[in-house]
Amino acid sequence: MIQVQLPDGTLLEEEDHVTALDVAAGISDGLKRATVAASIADNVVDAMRPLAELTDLRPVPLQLLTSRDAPAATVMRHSCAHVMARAIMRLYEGVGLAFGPVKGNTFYYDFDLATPIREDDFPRIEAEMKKIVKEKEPFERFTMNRDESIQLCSDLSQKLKIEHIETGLSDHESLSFYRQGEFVDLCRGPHIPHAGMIKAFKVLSVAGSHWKGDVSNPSLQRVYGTAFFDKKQLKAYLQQLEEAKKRDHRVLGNRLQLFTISPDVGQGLCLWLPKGATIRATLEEFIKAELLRRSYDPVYSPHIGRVELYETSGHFPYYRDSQFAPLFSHSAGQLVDYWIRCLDPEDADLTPPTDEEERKLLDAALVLGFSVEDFPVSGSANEKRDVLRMWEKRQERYLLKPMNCPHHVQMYKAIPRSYRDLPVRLAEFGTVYRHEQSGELNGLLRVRGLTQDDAHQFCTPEQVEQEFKDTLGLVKYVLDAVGLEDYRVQLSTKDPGSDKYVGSDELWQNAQETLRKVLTEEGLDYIETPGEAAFYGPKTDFMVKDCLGREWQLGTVQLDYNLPERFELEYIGTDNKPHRPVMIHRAPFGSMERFVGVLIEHFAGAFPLWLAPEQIRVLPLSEKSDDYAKDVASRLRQEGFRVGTDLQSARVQAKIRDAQLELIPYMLVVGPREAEQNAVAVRCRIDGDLGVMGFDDALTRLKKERDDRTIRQVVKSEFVAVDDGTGELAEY
RNA sequence: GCUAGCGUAGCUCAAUUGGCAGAGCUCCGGUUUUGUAAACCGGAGGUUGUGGGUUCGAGUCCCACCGCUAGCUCCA
Repeated sequence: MIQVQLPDGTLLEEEDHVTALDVAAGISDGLKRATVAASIADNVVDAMRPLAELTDLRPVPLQLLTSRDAPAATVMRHSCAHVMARAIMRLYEGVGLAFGPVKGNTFYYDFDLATPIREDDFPRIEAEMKKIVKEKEPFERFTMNRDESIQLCSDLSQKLKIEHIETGLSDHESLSFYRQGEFVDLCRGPHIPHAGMIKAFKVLSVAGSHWKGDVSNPSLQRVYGTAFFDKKQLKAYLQQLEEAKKRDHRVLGNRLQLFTISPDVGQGLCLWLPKGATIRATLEEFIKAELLRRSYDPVYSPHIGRVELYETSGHFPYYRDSQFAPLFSHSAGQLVDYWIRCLDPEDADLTPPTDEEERKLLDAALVLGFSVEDFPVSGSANEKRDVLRMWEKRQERYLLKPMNCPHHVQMYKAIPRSYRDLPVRLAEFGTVYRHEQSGELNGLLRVRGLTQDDAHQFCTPEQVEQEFKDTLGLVKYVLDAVGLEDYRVQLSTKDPGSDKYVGSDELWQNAQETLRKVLTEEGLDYIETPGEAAFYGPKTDFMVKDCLGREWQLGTVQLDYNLPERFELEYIGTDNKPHRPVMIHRAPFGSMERFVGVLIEHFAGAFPLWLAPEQIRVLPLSEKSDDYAKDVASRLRQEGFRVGTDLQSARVQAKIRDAQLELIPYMLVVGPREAEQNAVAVRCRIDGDLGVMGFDDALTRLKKERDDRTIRQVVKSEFVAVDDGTGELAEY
């Protein structure tokens, strides 16, 4: 016998092989039908497995999970992924199974399949899934040892599963499989008792992916779907998705004329239209004022810098692929540069030229005016490379700056520094250019030209902690000012297994420890992500979600022990000897582009008074009141408001409708009555008609709301489309 | 960059099997002089992303390029 304890404390005596389903059946038939999975000490498990196998705890702390419990949906969606895979295997020949986890409200399954799956095929797939669900076949779990498992996968022609057993699961003695009719899949589970519990589902999209996320691995087809316990929920979810698309910053940016991106200018290069530019400028003024209070010094630096500068910093070699090509003053520059890379054994993408190709390269270079004393035509690749490099070094080469730090470092170096000067804080809205992959570009959220609200703080090692703490405070301050509360803090640390990082382990350990300490002291809940650090140091990132639930990095604070080393930065200490400062890179907004993009979605285009491009619009009742309207507008402008007037010959209803649709915070309706008593009829975008008030009263009210930076409405995102962390666990 | 899909007026979208490119909004002109989410009439606006091809005939079919979207990969 085995003792089972239910959440309400009830103790049950059950047979040795009792399952959660049996326990449910013992309570009521209805509960048995409703039981989707079980939870034992917060572990979600199969309801159809004997409890004794699942835990050593006695009594077994059992919680039955029904469709009302959130973890149950994850189990059901994972089972639905199996159902989808089964349907696809029925419809296509030679389907190789990869992974099929749950991600938030959705699930996907990766397939190795030569025939492309198209959107047109979704109805067919869904119809087949419906058949499977209707049959209500059970999910049956069984286990095998390694050899048997490999044999089984081999019999099923599932090569990827075999590879996974041999590599990813090399430490597993026993492996579990789930069978559902003819469909058998290596899978950790858990699953729902039978397919009939999937009440509503939809195949959403198909996209490419790679086996185990590695581009050098074969590409797979990833089919996304979603599933719910009832049709209404599915419908609501799909509707919510549609709603979310309406506040997409690309849609609103176009409708509200905030920005535009023209292919004629270039991919990922955004053009700030006056209204968007006003929002940006307002934010810039806001943070400039705060930086002044925090003893930052403003600086300016040019948009280009010598390639050598970035070679010294390490950015050029490390990020070359995502930078715009260097600008050479010599016509042969690009050619020689290409040639050098061909001769570089480290460059995996390019192979050394053949003799024939090399002759052509040399001829072309000569035509372009390349000249060296004696080019080692019959020399080794290394000799040639050295000669070409010598030539290249003599040329002027510039890079569109991908980072501001090297420029700021030079500013630090321009003046001898004493410990008394530190911390030195150099701030600049620095515009940088990065050649992001075309498939990555996304409205304002991922662009090729961006302006960081950047600053570099140079301090003594002893000051790092306080400086880092103050900077976190600044990031929180700016997020607070716009009412962004729904963010996640991420501490990105070094991946101990990788060699991409610079600096000693000890330095990294100390730096990471400092960051952890300060984050904890500041009461910030954070998630540590090993391997996400910059190559020069650990960082703290503030992550927010866009309208489709995708996560983006906004503010960032990064520690850097590397650049001071590379540029040999110094300050004179109390001992009258040179010491090395520490650098902090930080950008509370991140980039103006991304921040404004996120804000557009955060406010669904309806900006609070202090940020709205047009804060107030004065609406004369008819042409008779045009002059008074102009007068009111002009007086408000004197008070620093951004004011428009609507002098169309239209009814006031139409003018109001236009202003509402343009999401203007306040409308002032003025007619003869108002003109007579120096009054305005105030209409608020949110609350509607507020009635007539004297001009001065209205002004006081508006000024207060603006100067307090009052936020009256933000969009709360309810739906979860990103990985909630439970997904990958569901798959072996 | 990769996989898949998409590209018709400034915007949102129509255009049967390949058979005369169309509507609403915006915009412009006129009438109207208006009290809290659309007054009325008229007009303009297009080499259907670009370039080739198939065809008597292409918005529609094929190829290449450009761009966009989703996902993957990348992200200083």
